[in-house]
Amino acid sequence: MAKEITPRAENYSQWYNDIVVKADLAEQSAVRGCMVIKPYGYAIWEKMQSILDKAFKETGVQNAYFPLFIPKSFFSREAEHVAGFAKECAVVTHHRLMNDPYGKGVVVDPEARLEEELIVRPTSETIIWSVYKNWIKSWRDLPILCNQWCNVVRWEMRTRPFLRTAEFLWQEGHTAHATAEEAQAKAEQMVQVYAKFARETMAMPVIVGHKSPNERFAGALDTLTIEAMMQDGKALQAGTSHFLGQNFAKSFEVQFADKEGGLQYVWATSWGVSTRLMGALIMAHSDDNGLVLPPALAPIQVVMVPIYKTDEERDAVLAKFEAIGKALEAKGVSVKIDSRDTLRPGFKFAEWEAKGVPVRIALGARDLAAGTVEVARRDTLEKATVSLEGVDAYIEDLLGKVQQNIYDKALAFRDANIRKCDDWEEFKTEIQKGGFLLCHWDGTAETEQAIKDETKATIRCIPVDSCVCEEEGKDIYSGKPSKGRVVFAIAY
RNA sequence: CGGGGUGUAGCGCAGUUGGUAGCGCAUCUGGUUUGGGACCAGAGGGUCGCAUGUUCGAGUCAUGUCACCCCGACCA
Repeated sequence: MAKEITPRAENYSQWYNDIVVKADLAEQSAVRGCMVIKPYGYAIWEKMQSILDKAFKETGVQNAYFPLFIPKSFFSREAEHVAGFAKECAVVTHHRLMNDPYGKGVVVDPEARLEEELIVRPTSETIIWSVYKNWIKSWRDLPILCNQWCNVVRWEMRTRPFLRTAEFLWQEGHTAHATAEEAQAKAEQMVQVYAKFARETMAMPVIVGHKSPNERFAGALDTLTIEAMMQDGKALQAGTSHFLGQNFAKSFEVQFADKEGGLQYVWATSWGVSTRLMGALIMAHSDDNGLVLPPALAPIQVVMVPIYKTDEERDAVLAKFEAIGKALEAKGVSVKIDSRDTLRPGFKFAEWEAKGVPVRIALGARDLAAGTVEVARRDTLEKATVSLEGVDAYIEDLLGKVQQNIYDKALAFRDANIRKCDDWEEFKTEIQKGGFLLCHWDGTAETEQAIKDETKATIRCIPVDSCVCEEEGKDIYSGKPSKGRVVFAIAY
Protein backbone atom coordinates (compact mmCIF):
# COMPACT_ATOMS: atom_id res chain seq x y z
CA MET A 1 0.00 0.00 0.00
CA ALA A 2 0.98 3.56 -0.46
CA LYS A 3 3.25 4.89 2.19
CA GLU A 4 3.42 8.65 2.28
CA ILE A 5 6.82 10.11 2.87
CA THR A 6 7.20 11.92 6.10
CA PRO A 7 8.23 15.45 5.26
CA ARG A 8 11.25 16.72 7.15
CA ALA A 9 11.91 13.31 8.61
CA GLU A 10 15.01 12.87 10.72
CA ASN A 11 16.35 10.40 8.20
CA TYR A 12 15.58 12.44 5.12
CA SER A 13 19.15 12.07 3.95
CA GLN A 14 18.92 8.30 4.21
CA TRP A 15 15.56 8.32 2.47
CA TYR A 16 17.06 10.26 -0.41
CA ASN A 17 20.02 7.91 -0.74
CA ASP A 18 17.71 4.90 -0.68
CA ILE A 19 15.67 6.31 -3.55
CA VAL A 20 18.81 6.78 -5.62
CA VAL A 21 19.81 3.16 -5.02
CA LYS A 22 16.36 1.57 -5.25
CA ALA A 23 15.52 3.38 -8.47
CA ASP A 24 18.86 2.23 -9.90
CA LEU A 25 19.90 5.78 -10.77
CA ALA A 26 23.46 5.88 -9.53
CA GLU A 27 25.99 4.34 -7.20
CA GLN A 28 28.88 5.60 -5.22
CA SER A 29 32.16 5.30 -7.06
CA ALA A 30 35.58 4.49 -5.68
CA VAL A 31 36.65 8.01 -6.60
CA ARG A 32 36.28 10.54 -3.85
CA GLY A 33 33.10 12.57 -4.10
CA CYS A 34 32.25 11.25 -7.56
CA MET A 35 29.40 8.95 -8.50
CA VAL A 36 28.64 6.46 -11.22
CA ILE A 37 25.45 7.36 -13.02
CA LYS A 38 23.83 4.09 -14.06
CA PRO A 39 22.01 3.59 -17.37
CA TYR A 40 18.55 4.27 -15.96
CA GLY A 41 19.66 7.47 -14.24
CA TYR A 42 21.56 8.58 -17.29
CA ALA A 43 18.53 7.98 -19.51
CA ILE A 44 16.62 10.52 -17.42
CA TRP A 45 19.49 12.98 -17.72
CA GLU A 46 19.49 12.45 -21.50
CA LYS A 47 15.81 13.32 -21.64
CA MET A 48 16.48 16.48 -19.66
CA GLN A 49 19.32 17.31 -22.01
CA SER A 50 17.32 16.86 -25.18
CA ILE A 51 14.38 18.96 -23.98
CA LEU A 52 16.61 21.75 -22.67
CA ASP A 53 18.80 21.66 -25.74
CA LYS A 54 15.78 22.16 -27.99
CA ALA A 55 14.61 25.08 -25.84
CA PHE A 56 18.05 26.70 -26.02
CA LYS A 57 18.17 26.38 -29.78
CA GLU A 58 14.77 28.02 -30.05
CA THR A 59 16.40 31.11 -28.52
CA GLY A 60 19.17 31.10 -31.10
CA VAL A 61 21.81 29.39 -29.00
CA GLN A 62 24.29 27.00 -30.63
CA ASN A 63 26.33 24.24 -29.02
CA ALA A 64 30.12 24.32 -28.95
CA TYR A 65 32.91 22.76 -26.93
CA PHE A 66 35.84 24.25 -25.06
CA PRO A 67 38.87 22.68 -23.33
CA LEU A 68 38.69 20.80 -20.06
CA PHE A 69 42.00 22.28 -18.89
CA ILE A 70 42.45 25.93 -18.12
CA PRO A 71 45.93 27.44 -17.70
CA LYS A 72 46.33 28.78 -14.20
CA SER A 73 47.18 32.24 -15.48
CA PHE A 74 43.70 32.61 -16.98
CA PHE A 75 42.32 32.52 -13.49
CA SER A 76 44.35 35.44 -12.27
CA ARG A 77 42.59 37.84 -14.64
CA GLU A 78 39.20 38.10 -12.97
CA ALA A 79 39.98 38.53 -9.29
CA GLU A 80 36.44 38.27 -7.95
CA HIS A 81 35.73 35.21 -10.05
CA VAL A 82 38.79 33.30 -8.92
CA ALA A 83 38.09 34.15 -5.30
CA GLY A 84 34.84 32.25 -5.67
CA PHE A 85 36.41 29.07 -7.02
CA ALA A 86 40.04 28.94 -5.85
CA LYS A 87 39.26 26.86 -2.79
CA GLU A 88 37.75 24.00 -4.73
CA CYS A 89 39.91 23.41 -7.79
CA ALA A 90 41.61 20.25 -9.01
CA VAL A 91 45.05 21.14 -10.38
CA VAL A 92 47.11 19.21 -12.93
CA THR A 93 50.80 19.56 -12.12
CA HIS A 94 52.45 16.68 -14.01
CA HIS A 95 52.03 14.92 -17.32
CA ARG A 96 53.80 11.57 -16.87
CA LEU A 97 53.94 8.54 -14.61
CA MET A 98 56.83 6.14 -14.07
CA ASN A 99 57.53 2.85 -12.32
CA ASP A 100 58.43 3.40 -8.70
CA PRO A 101 62.19 2.84 -8.50
CA TYR A 102 61.86 1.73 -4.86
CA GLY A 103 59.12 -0.82 -5.24
CA LYS A 104 55.98 -1.89 -6.96
CA GLY A 105 53.48 0.41 -8.51
CA VAL A 106 53.57 3.68 -10.28
CA VAL A 107 54.59 7.14 -9.15
CA VAL A 108 54.42 10.60 -10.65
CA ASP A 109 57.57 11.34 -12.62
CA PRO A 110 59.12 14.35 -10.87
CA GLU A 111 60.84 15.29 -14.14
CA ALA A 112 57.46 15.76 -15.81
CA ARG A 113 56.32 18.81 -13.94
CA LEU A 114 54.29 21.24 -16.06
CA GLU A 115 55.71 24.72 -16.46
CA GLU A 116 52.27 26.15 -15.89
CA GLU A 117 49.71 24.19 -13.94
CA LEU A 118 46.39 23.41 -15.58
CA ILE A 119 43.14 23.76 -13.71
CA VAL A 120 40.39 21.26 -14.38
CA ARG A 121 37.47 23.56 -15.20
CA PRO A 122 35.18 24.36 -12.29
CA THR A 123 33.28 26.49 -14.85
CA SER A 124 34.43 27.76 -18.21
CA GLU A 125 34.09 31.54 -18.15
CA THR A 126 37.83 32.13 -18.26
CA ILE A 127 38.72 29.76 -21.08
CA ILE A 128 35.70 30.80 -23.12
CA TRP A 129 36.41 34.49 -22.78
CA SER A 130 40.00 33.93 -23.82
CA VAL A 131 38.60 32.34 -26.98
CA TYR A 132 35.84 34.92 -27.52
CA LYS A 133 38.55 37.58 -27.63
CA ASN A 134 39.59 36.18 -31.00
CA TRP A 135 36.06 35.75 -32.28
CA ILE A 136 34.87 39.27 -31.59
CA LYS A 137 36.15 42.24 -33.59
CA SER A 138 33.10 44.08 -34.86
CA TRP A 139 29.50 44.75 -33.89
CA ARG A 140 28.70 42.42 -36.80
CA ASP A 141 30.17 39.50 -34.80
CA LEU A 142 27.62 39.98 -32.03
CA PRO A 143 25.78 38.50 -30.35
CA ILE A 144 27.63 35.25 -29.73
CA LEU A 145 25.33 32.67 -28.20
CA CYS A 146 27.13 29.45 -27.28
CA ASN A 147 26.31 26.60 -24.98
CA GLN A 148 28.37 23.60 -24.03
CA TRP A 149 27.36 20.31 -22.47
CA CYS A 150 30.25 19.05 -20.40
CA ASN A 151 31.54 17.91 -17.05
CA VAL A 152 33.10 20.20 -14.47
CA VAL A 153 35.04 19.52 -11.29
CA ARG A 154 34.69 21.27 -7.97
CA TRP A 155 36.59 19.81 -5.06
CA GLU A 156 33.76 20.14 -2.57
CA MET A 157 34.49 19.31 1.02
CA ARG A 158 31.31 17.34 1.39
CA THR A 159 29.40 15.62 -1.37
CA ARG A 160 25.98 14.05 -1.89
CA PRO A 161 24.75 12.03 -4.89
CA PHE A 162 23.47 14.36 -7.61
CA LEU A 163 23.15 17.37 -5.30
CA ARG A 164 26.81 18.02 -4.84
CA THR A 165 29.42 15.78 -6.41
CA ALA A 166 33.08 16.50 -7.05
CA GLU A 167 32.51 15.98 -10.76
CA PHE A 168 29.17 16.78 -12.30
CA LEU A 169 27.55 17.08 -15.70
CA TRP A 170 25.96 20.30 -16.78
CA GLN A 171 25.42 22.78 -19.54
CA GLU A 172 26.89 26.24 -19.46
CA GLY A 173 25.74 28.93 -21.81
CA HIS A 174 27.99 31.91 -22.48
CA THR A 175 26.82 34.85 -24.49
CA ALA A 176 28.37 38.12 -25.63
CA HIS A 177 26.29 41.18 -26.53
CA ALA A 178 26.77 44.71 -27.79
CA THR A 179 24.63 46.33 -25.12
CA ALA A 180 23.89 45.91 -21.45
CA GLU A 181 20.16 45.84 -22.13
CA GLU A 182 20.48 42.99 -24.60
CA ALA A 183 22.65 40.97 -22.22
CA GLN A 184 20.34 41.56 -19.27
CA ALA A 185 17.40 40.50 -21.44
CA LYS A 186 19.23 37.31 -22.43
CA ALA A 187 19.91 36.45 -18.80
CA GLU A 188 16.22 36.96 -18.04
CA GLN A 189 15.14 34.96 -21.06
CA MET A 190 17.28 32.01 -20.05
CA VAL A 191 16.11 31.90 -16.45
CA GLN A 192 12.57 31.77 -17.83
CA VAL A 193 13.60 28.85 -20.06
CA TYR A 194 14.73 27.07 -16.92
CA ALA A 195 11.57 27.97 -15.03
CA LYS A 196 9.41 26.63 -17.87
CA PHE A 197 11.43 23.43 -17.99
CA ALA A 198 11.15 22.97 -14.22
CA ARG A 199 7.40 23.50 -14.21
CA GLU A 200 6.32 21.82 -17.40
CA THR A 201 8.84 19.02 -17.77
CA MET A 202 9.99 18.32 -14.23
CA ALA A 203 6.55 19.12 -12.77
CA MET A 204 8.38 21.15 -10.16
CA PRO A 205 7.18 24.61 -9.16
CA VAL A 206 9.93 27.19 -8.85
CA ILE A 207 10.26 30.80 -7.80
CA VAL A 208 12.18 33.01 -10.20
CA GLY A 209 14.13 35.79 -8.61
CA HIS A 210 17.33 37.74 -8.20
CA LYS A 211 20.05 36.60 -5.84
CA SER A 212 21.12 39.03 -3.17
CA PRO A 213 24.60 40.48 -3.74
CA ASN A 214 26.04 38.04 -1.15
CA GLU A 215 24.69 35.02 -2.97
CA ARG A 216 25.63 36.13 -6.45
CA PHE A 217 27.86 34.14 -8.76
CA ALA A 218 31.49 35.18 -8.46
CA GLY A 219 32.03 37.98 -10.96
CA ALA A 220 28.37 38.62 -11.81
CA LEU A 221 26.48 41.91 -11.56
CA ASP A 222 23.17 40.08 -11.27
CA THR A 223 22.30 36.45 -10.71
CA LEU A 224 18.84 35.14 -11.52
CA THR A 225 17.79 31.85 -10.01
CA ILE A 226 15.02 29.30 -9.92
CA GLU A 227 14.39 28.13 -6.38
CA ALA A 228 12.49 24.93 -5.65
CA MET A 229 11.22 23.48 -2.40
CA MET A 230 12.05 19.90 -1.51
CA GLN A 231 9.72 17.67 0.49
CA ASP A 232 11.62 18.31 3.71
CA GLY A 233 10.97 22.02 3.31
CA LYS A 234 14.50 22.93 2.35
CA ALA A 235 15.23 25.12 -0.65
CA LEU A 236 17.21 23.96 -3.64
CA GLN A 237 18.75 26.28 -6.18
CA ALA A 238 17.93 24.45 -9.39
CA GLY A 239 19.39 26.75 -12.02
CA THR A 240 21.03 30.13 -12.42
CA SER A 241 21.46 32.76 -15.10
CA HIS A 242 24.00 35.53 -14.66
CA PHE A 243 24.35 39.00 -16.07
CA LEU A 244 28.10 39.43 -16.00
CA GLY A 245 28.26 43.04 -17.11
CA GLN A 246 31.62 43.88 -18.69
CA ASN A 247 33.73 42.21 -16.02
CA PHE A 248 34.97 39.34 -18.13
CA ALA A 249 35.23 41.44 -21.27
CA LYS A 250 37.51 43.82 -19.45
CA SER A 251 39.58 41.10 -17.83
CA PHE A 252 40.10 39.36 -21.17
CA GLU A 253 40.14 42.54 -23.25
CA VAL A 254 37.24 41.64 -25.47
CA GLN A 255 36.33 44.78 -27.40
CA PHE A 256 34.38 45.37 -30.57
CA ALA A 257 34.19 48.20 -33.08
CA ASP A 258 30.70 49.68 -32.85
CA LYS A 259 28.61 51.23 -35.60
CA GLU A 260 29.92 54.69 -34.74
CA GLY A 261 33.53 53.61 -35.10
CA GLY A 262 34.21 53.52 -31.38
CA LEU A 263 35.70 50.66 -29.38
CA GLN A 264 33.55 49.08 -26.67
CA TYR A 265 33.73 46.20 -24.24
CA VAL A 266 31.10 43.53 -24.79
CA TRP A 267 28.39 42.61 -22.29
CA ALA A 268 28.12 39.03 -21.12
CA THR A 269 25.84 36.42 -19.63
CA SER A 270 26.31 32.87 -18.46
CA TRP A 271 23.72 30.36 -17.35
CA GLY A 272 23.69 26.74 -16.33
CA VAL A 273 21.84 23.77 -14.95
CA SER A 274 23.42 20.54 -13.83
CA THR A 275 22.77 16.95 -12.82
CA ARG A 276 21.65 18.57 -9.59
CA LEU A 277 18.30 18.72 -11.39
CA MET A 278 18.24 14.96 -10.95
CA GLY A 279 18.52 15.51 -7.22
CA ALA A 280 15.74 18.06 -7.36
CA LEU A 281 13.53 15.64 -9.27
CA ILE A 282 14.10 12.89 -6.73
CA MET A 283 13.53 15.06 -3.67
CA ALA A 284 10.54 16.91 -5.07
CA HIS A 285 8.37 13.92 -5.99
CA SER A 286 9.54 10.61 -4.54
CA ASP A 287 7.60 8.67 -1.92
CA ASP A 288 8.49 5.71 0.27
CA ASN A 289 7.89 3.30 -2.61
CA GLY A 290 10.64 4.97 -4.59
CA LEU A 291 11.01 7.46 -7.37
CA VAL A 292 8.05 9.20 -8.96
CA LEU A 293 8.82 10.38 -12.47
CA PRO A 294 6.77 12.91 -14.39
CA PRO A 295 5.86 11.28 -17.71
CA ALA A 296 7.74 13.98 -19.63
CA LEU A 297 11.03 12.70 -18.19
CA ALA A 298 10.33 9.00 -17.79
CA PRO A 299 12.57 6.85 -20.02
CA ILE A 300 9.80 4.25 -19.82
CA GLN A 301 6.35 5.78 -19.60
CA VAL A 302 4.33 2.59 -19.57
CA VAL A 303 5.49 -0.79 -18.32
CA MET A 304 3.52 -3.92 -19.06
CA VAL A 305 3.56 -6.84 -16.66
CA PRO A 306 2.14 -10.13 -17.92
CA ILE A 307 0.42 -12.52 -15.55
CA TYR A 308 0.14 -16.15 -16.59
CA LYS A 309 0.30 -19.74 -15.47
CA THR A 310 0.87 -21.62 -18.70
CA ASP A 311 2.89 -20.99 -21.84
CA GLU A 312 -0.34 -20.55 -23.80
CA GLU A 313 -1.53 -17.84 -21.45
CA ARG A 314 1.87 -16.19 -21.59
CA ASP A 315 1.86 -16.12 -25.40
CA ALA A 316 -1.69 -14.74 -25.50
CA VAL A 317 -0.89 -11.97 -23.00
CA LEU A 318 2.38 -11.00 -24.68
CA ALA A 319 0.67 -10.88 -28.07
CA LYS A 320 -1.90 -8.49 -26.65
CA PHE A 321 0.88 -6.39 -25.09
CA GLU A 322 2.64 -6.18 -28.44
CA ALA A 323 -0.53 -4.78 -29.98
CA ILE A 324 -1.10 -2.25 -27.18
CA GLY A 325 2.59 -1.31 -27.31
CA LYS A 326 2.44 -0.59 -31.03
CA ALA A 327 -0.62 1.58 -30.58
CA LEU A 328 1.03 3.51 -27.77
CA GLU A 329 4.31 3.95 -29.62
CA ALA A 330 2.33 5.35 -32.53
CA LYS A 331 1.17 8.05 -30.10
CA GLY A 332 4.76 8.74 -29.04
CA VAL A 333 4.54 6.85 -25.74
CA SER A 334 7.57 4.83 -24.69
CA VAL A 335 6.71 1.34 -23.50
CA LYS A 336 8.43 -1.67 -21.98
CA ILE A 337 7.09 -5.20 -21.84
CA ASP A 338 8.52 -6.95 -18.81
CA SER A 339 8.56 -10.48 -20.13
CA ARG A 340 11.15 -11.76 -17.66
CA ASP A 341 10.15 -15.31 -16.89
CA THR A 342 11.97 -15.77 -13.60
CA LEU A 343 10.28 -13.07 -11.56
CA ARG A 344 6.81 -12.98 -10.12
CA PRO A 345 4.39 -10.16 -10.94
CA GLY A 346 4.45 -8.73 -7.42
CA PHE A 347 8.21 -8.36 -7.56
CA LYS A 348 7.98 -6.58 -10.90
CA PHE A 349 5.30 -4.20 -9.62
CA ALA A 350 7.51 -3.17 -6.73
CA GLU A 351 10.59 -2.83 -8.91
CA TRP A 352 8.97 -0.59 -11.52
CA GLU A 353 7.40 1.51 -8.80
CA ALA A 354 10.82 2.05 -7.28
CA LYS A 355 12.00 3.23 -10.70
CA GLY A 356 9.10 5.64 -10.93
CA VAL A 357 7.48 4.42 -14.16
CA PRO A 358 4.33 6.59 -14.42
CA VAL A 359 1.88 3.97 -15.67
CA ARG A 360 1.84 0.20 -15.32
CA ILE A 361 -0.56 -2.16 -16.97
CA ALA A 362 -1.10 -5.76 -15.94
CA LEU A 363 -2.86 -8.36 -18.03
CA GLY A 364 -3.77 -11.94 -17.21
CA ALA A 365 -6.11 -14.69 -18.32
CA ARG A 366 -8.88 -13.20 -16.21
CA ASP A 367 -8.60 -9.89 -18.08
CA LEU A 368 -8.34 -11.49 -21.48
CA ALA A 369 -11.60 -13.33 -20.85
CA ALA A 370 -13.29 -10.13 -19.68
CA GLY A 371 -11.73 -7.90 -22.32
CA THR A 372 -10.19 -5.64 -19.69
CA VAL A 373 -6.79 -4.58 -18.42
CA GLU A 374 -5.56 -3.28 -15.08
CA VAL A 375 -4.01 0.16 -15.29
CA ALA A 376 -2.07 1.50 -12.30
CA ARG A 377 -0.66 5.01 -11.96
CA ARG A 378 2.52 5.67 -10.02
CA ASP A 379 1.70 9.10 -8.62
CA THR A 380 -1.38 8.03 -6.66
CA LEU A 381 -0.83 4.24 -6.74
CA GLU A 382 -4.44 3.91 -7.85
CA LYS A 383 -5.49 0.95 -9.95
CA ALA A 384 -8.33 0.89 -12.46
CA THR A 385 -9.77 -1.87 -14.59
CA VAL A 386 -10.47 -0.52 -18.06
CA SER A 387 -11.63 -1.96 -21.34
CA LEU A 388 -8.96 -3.27 -23.69
CA GLU A 389 -10.79 -1.43 -26.40
CA GLY A 390 -9.27 2.04 -26.64
CA VAL A 391 -6.82 1.46 -23.80
CA ASP A 392 -4.11 3.32 -25.75
CA ALA A 393 -6.18 6.49 -25.80
CA TYR A 394 -7.00 6.01 -22.13
CA ILE A 395 -3.30 5.75 -21.25
CA GLU A 396 -2.30 8.68 -23.40
CA ASP A 397 -4.82 10.76 -21.51
CA LEU A 398 -3.75 9.32 -18.19
CA LEU A 399 -0.10 10.27 -18.77
CA GLY A 400 -1.17 13.87 -19.15
CA LYS A 401 -3.16 13.67 -15.94
CA VAL A 402 -0.23 12.14 -14.08
CA GLN A 403 2.08 14.90 -15.26
CA GLN A 404 -0.40 17.53 -14.12
CA ASN A 405 -1.14 15.83 -10.82
CA ILE A 406 2.53 15.55 -9.88
CA TYR A 407 2.92 19.26 -10.49
CA ASP A 408 -0.25 20.14 -8.61
CA LYS A 409 0.81 18.05 -5.64
CA ALA A 410 4.25 19.66 -5.50
CA LEU A 411 2.68 23.11 -5.91
CA ALA A 412 0.17 22.50 -3.13
CA PHE A 413 2.95 21.30 -0.85
CA ARG A 414 5.10 24.32 -1.62
CA ASP A 415 2.31 26.84 -1.21
CA ALA A 416 1.31 25.26 2.08
CA ASN A 417 4.87 25.85 3.26
CA ILE A 418 5.28 29.46 2.17
CA ARG A 419 4.25 32.00 4.76
CA LYS A 420 4.83 35.59 5.62
CA CYS A 421 6.74 36.40 8.76
CA ASP A 422 7.19 39.82 10.35
CA ASP A 423 8.57 38.99 13.77
CA TRP A 424 12.20 38.10 14.41
CA GLU A 425 11.55 35.76 17.34
CA GLU A 426 8.90 33.97 15.31
CA PHE A 427 11.29 33.81 12.37
CA LYS A 428 13.93 32.01 14.40
CA THR A 429 11.59 29.16 15.31
CA GLU A 430 9.55 29.09 12.09
CA ILE A 431 12.55 28.86 9.79
CA GLN A 432 13.71 25.66 11.50
CA LYS A 433 10.43 23.99 10.57
CA GLY A 434 11.32 24.25 6.90
CA GLY A 435 9.56 25.99 4.09
CA PHE A 436 9.93 29.48 2.68
CA LEU A 437 9.39 32.60 4.76
CA LEU A 438 8.48 35.84 3.00
CA CYS A 439 10.07 38.61 5.00
CA HIS A 440 11.07 42.21 4.69
CA TRP A 441 14.75 42.87 4.18
CA ASP A 442 16.52 46.20 4.32
CA GLY A 443 18.78 45.31 1.40
CA THR A 444 22.05 45.28 3.31
CA ALA A 445 24.61 42.51 3.28
CA GLU A 446 25.17 42.99 7.01
CA THR A 447 21.59 42.10 7.90
CA GLU A 448 21.61 39.14 5.53
CA GLN A 449 24.83 37.83 7.06
CA ALA A 450 23.59 38.30 10.60
CA ILE A 451 20.44 36.33 9.85
CA LYS A 452 22.49 33.59 8.26
CA ASP A 453 24.84 33.40 11.22
CA GLU A 454 21.99 33.12 13.69
CA THR A 455 19.66 30.79 11.81
CA LYS A 456 21.55 29.28 8.83
CA ALA A 457 18.78 30.71 6.66
CA THR A 458 19.73 32.55 3.48
CA ILE A 459 17.91 34.81 1.10
CA ARG A 460 16.99 32.39 -1.65
CA CYS A 461 15.86 35.13 -3.97
CA ILE A 462 14.14 38.43 -4.45
CA PRO A 463 11.18 37.28 -6.53
CA VAL A 464 10.56 38.87 -9.92
CA ASP A 465 7.17 37.42 -10.63
CA SER A 466 5.28 37.69 -7.38
CA CYS A 467 3.30 40.83 -6.68
CA VAL A 468 2.75 40.01 -2.99
CA CYS A 469 6.36 40.90 -2.39
CA GLU A 470 6.11 44.50 -3.52
CA GLU A 471 4.99 46.29 -0.42
CA GLU A 472 6.54 48.66 2.07
CA GLY A 473 7.59 47.30 5.42
CA LYS A 474 10.27 46.98 8.06
CA ASP A 475 13.24 44.62 7.97
CA ILE A 476 12.59 41.54 10.04
CA TYR A 477 15.97 41.76 11.74
CA SER A 478 17.12 45.37 11.74
CA GLY A 479 13.73 47.09 11.65
CA LYS A 480 14.97 49.43 8.93
CA PRO A 481 12.65 50.33 6.04
CA SER A 482 12.15 47.74 3.31
CA LYS A 483 10.70 48.04 -0.18
CA GLY A 484 9.51 44.44 -0.40
CA ARG A 485 9.60 40.89 0.82
CA VAL A 486 12.25 38.35 -0.08
CA VAL A 487 12.32 34.56 0.23
CA PHE A 488 14.21 33.17 3.20
CA ALA A 489 14.89 29.45 3.64
CA ILE A 490 17.41 26.92 4.75
CA ALA A 491 18.95 25.53 1.61
CA TYR A 492 20.76 22.49 0.29
C1' C B 1 39.60 21.49 8.56
C1' G B 2 36.58 20.77 13.48
C1' G B 3 32.79 17.17 16.18
C1' G B 4 30.79 12.19 16.10
C1' G B 5 30.52 7.20 14.00
C1' U B 6 31.66 2.74 11.08
C1' G B 7 35.18 -0.83 8.78
C1' U B 8 33.65 -8.93 9.39
C1' A B 9 30.92 -12.94 2.37
C1' G B 10 28.22 -9.13 -3.40
C1' C B 11 24.71 -6.05 0.14
C1' G B 12 22.91 -5.37 5.31
C1' C B 13 24.61 -6.95 9.99
C1' A B 14 25.74 -10.23 14.71
C1' G B 15 29.97 -11.99 16.99
C1' U B 16 29.41 -12.67 24.81
C1' U B 17 34.93 -13.30 29.33
C1' G B 18 40.56 -13.67 23.88
C1' G B 19 39.65 -20.34 22.28
C1' U B 20 37.00 -24.06 15.04
C1' A B 21 33.97 -17.43 11.11
C1' G B 22 28.14 -16.64 11.88
C1' C B 23 22.92 -14.73 10.43
C1' G B 24 19.49 -12.37 6.79
C1' C B 25 19.17 -10.92 1.74
C1' A B 26 21.46 -11.94 -2.91
C1' U B 27 23.93 -15.98 -5.99
C1' C B 28 24.05 -21.29 -7.92
C1' U B 29 21.31 -26.50 -8.32
C1' G B 30 16.70 -29.18 -8.18
C1' G B 31 11.48 -29.06 -7.45
C1' U B 32 6.77 -26.71 -6.54
C1' U B 33 4.82 -21.82 -7.62
C1' U B 34 3.18 -17.09 -10.42
C1' G B 35 -3.37 -11.14 -9.96
C1' G B 36 1.49 -7.05 -4.82
C1' G B 37 8.42 -8.05 -3.28
C1' A B 38 7.11 -16.99 -3.43
C1' C B 39 8.27 -21.63 -0.81
C1' C B 40 11.06 -26.20 0.26
C1' A B 41 15.69 -28.83 0.02
C1' G B 42 20.75 -28.48 -0.95
C1' A B 43 25.45 -25.81 -2.45
C1' G B 44 29.22 -22.12 -3.16
C1' G B 45 31.30 -17.72 -1.26
C1' G B 46 35.89 -14.53 4.10
C1' U B 47 43.78 -12.49 4.36
C1' C B 48 37.56 -9.98 9.94
C1' G B 49 40.37 -2.23 6.34
C1' C B 50 45.92 -2.20 6.94
C1' A B 51 50.41 -2.38 10.15
C1' U B 52 52.80 -3.28 14.62
C1' G B 53 52.46 -5.01 19.55
C1' U B 54 50.58 -8.16 23.97
C1' U B 55 49.42 -13.58 24.19
C1' C B 56 50.26 -20.61 23.83
C1' G B 57 46.24 -18.38 20.97
C1' A B 58 43.49 -11.87 18.51
C1' G B 59 37.47 -10.43 14.65
C1' U B 60 37.76 -9.48 20.06
C1' C B 61 42.94 -6.17 23.88
C1' A B 62 46.75 -1.84 22.93
C1' U B 63 49.18 1.66 19.69
C1' G B 64 49.47 3.61 14.98
C1' U B 65 47.50 4.21 10.18
C1' C B 66 44.08 4.28 6.02
C1' A B 67 39.24 4.50 4.07
C1' C B 68 34.24 5.61 4.21
C1' C B 69 29.66 7.74 6.45
C1' C B 70 26.95 11.49 9.35
C1' C B 71 26.83 16.71 11.49
C1' G B 72 29.22 21.71 10.66
C1' A B 73 32.14 25.49 7.60
C1' C B 74 32.19 25.88 1.55
C1' C B 75 29.05 25.26 -2.73
C1' A B 76 25.23 24.19 -8.65
